[in-house]
Amino acid sequence: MPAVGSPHGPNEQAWLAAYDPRAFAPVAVTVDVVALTIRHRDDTGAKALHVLTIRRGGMPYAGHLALPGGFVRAAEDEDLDDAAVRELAEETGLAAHGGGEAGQSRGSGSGAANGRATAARPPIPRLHLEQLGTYGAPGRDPRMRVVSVAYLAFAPDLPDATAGGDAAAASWTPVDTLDPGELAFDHARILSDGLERARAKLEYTPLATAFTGPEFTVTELREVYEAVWGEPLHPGNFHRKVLSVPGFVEDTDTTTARGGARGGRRARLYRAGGARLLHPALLRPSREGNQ
Amino acid sequence: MPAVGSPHGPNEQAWLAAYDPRAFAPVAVTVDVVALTIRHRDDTGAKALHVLTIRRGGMPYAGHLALPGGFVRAAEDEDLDDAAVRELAEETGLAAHGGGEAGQSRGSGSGAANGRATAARPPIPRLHLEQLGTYGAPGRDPRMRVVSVAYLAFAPDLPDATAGGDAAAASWTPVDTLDPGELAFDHARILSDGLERARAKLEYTPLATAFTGPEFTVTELREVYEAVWGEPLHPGNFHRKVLSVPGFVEDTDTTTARGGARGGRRARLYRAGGARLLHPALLRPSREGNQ
DNA sequence: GGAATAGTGTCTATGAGACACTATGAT
DNA sequence: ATCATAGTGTCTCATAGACACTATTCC
Repeated sequence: MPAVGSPHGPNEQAWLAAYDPRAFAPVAVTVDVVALTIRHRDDTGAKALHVLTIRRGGMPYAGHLALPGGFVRAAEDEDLDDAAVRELAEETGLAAHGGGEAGQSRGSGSGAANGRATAARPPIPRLHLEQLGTYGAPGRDPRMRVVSVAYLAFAPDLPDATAGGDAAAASWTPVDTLDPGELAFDHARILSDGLERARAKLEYTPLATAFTGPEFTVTELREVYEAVWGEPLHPGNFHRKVLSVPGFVEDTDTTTARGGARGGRRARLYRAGGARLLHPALLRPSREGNQ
Repeated sequence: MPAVGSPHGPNEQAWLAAYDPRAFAPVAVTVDVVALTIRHRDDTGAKALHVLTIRRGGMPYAGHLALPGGFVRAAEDEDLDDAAVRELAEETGLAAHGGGEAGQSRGSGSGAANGRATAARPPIPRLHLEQLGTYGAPGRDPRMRVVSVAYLAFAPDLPDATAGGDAAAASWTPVDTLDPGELAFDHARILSDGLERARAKLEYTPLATAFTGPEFTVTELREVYEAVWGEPLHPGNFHRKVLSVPGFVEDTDTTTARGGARGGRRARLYRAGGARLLHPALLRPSREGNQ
């Protein structure tokens, strides 16, 4: 962050009073989190993209699903990123150690920089978090004016969510079986924006590795792409492509302990490389013609 | 926007009171706008990317430059997008008709959809506006907790900005001669994020046409890219490339009235085509290696 | 005519994708 | 042996960029 001149002038009292509380209407600021992970479906067992949802108990939208979220603790000088991590930790029941986190701590930027906010740090290990957008249409919450800063989170397969202090039933829902009409407030729109962002980011960033363990096979990486994009990829071409992008993955010189359950060669293990941008990108198939 | 079930339950009074004002600390919500345009430099006359800035009169940061912005009029149920347009109109002195605007009116989404919010509509014709990100670090404004939703605006060459009601001196500043240290608050960071977003969006969207008039030559379009990316492009290859991307530009079957001032062929005129995404994209040169 | 600007032809290198093939391991 | 999974070879087509060239217009 660039240096900025001192904000303090000679007559401190004069400008400290410059914001007359009557000059603006205060609003409530919340964070909502679109938390995505890859896990096995409960029914078929196939790997699929899941989103963390909570079942609302109270009005409004009682009984509807919603994204985890809550008020920013402004009185405690909580940063927006920190609030997102806290909500996520509370909702998943994952170690609510109130640690600071999320990359470019101060700015709460748009996340375009992909600042590897992730790293390895409890409460939630290997979490990638980035700001998605802010939703503040009047009337989006019938109770009062609420401006919500939405976050997008990627995590490797997490344990089953257990309701935290909010006593709401949190669970992982496959995104492709989720009826948008079941979501409260404007959360269907937020989820839709989050999914599109996730799909796009897999193309030009190594973010797929945020969904895997620290070491992974090319096949596991492909399964991430297939789950997020929702379409099968050619294994052979994918393999060669991934290895050809500089800095995407790094060989560990080890292999899996055994081949597939029903036979098959052992797979080489890789870890995430140093690249923050994929060059050339892995473009989604489909969407041929212009849109 | 997907249909959402009715928020209203049987006992309306009960949940309308559910948000106890003591349960959260209200914060001030503002919008800041990174308004970009291409215009001729005052000194050399060359085309360059300019950003709209205001010179701050009062404390804090008196005398510093800042991005135009101000409070969201929450008491009047003003949407975030509307607030951005209003601030921009006020600051540029451009027809402060308080019109509603900005694409996906309600949602205030992240703008990734590139909803052609632009179109032709006063107050500011051919304006493209999208949300950039939200900046809410505690302490970013020394007076109080302020969460600022930043917007990115692209417009064709606008008239000289005249200070609006805020009595601040608004002016267009070339981005490459702007000292980041001169900017107030965290506006250097916001500007930097906005510039990166603009540069990236030129690659895969037809947004460059938002900087031109309704009809333009391929050379004018190239000058937009050169100004935003800050590097020269090969005229011949750029020409062929632009015409080869389906839906980018559309031939008007007319040409400029005359060739260049010192000779030269007349250029064919184009208008923006229907594509919202460029396929294949126009990738920036430079940045060879990864990272 | 000469210079400037618009626009095209052509060659090369690279990457994406189709498809067939080899390599290794579980049963 | 047979099947499943990992990984490679090779061909074709599309595209990016270098470079040279033609076309048109102003002076």
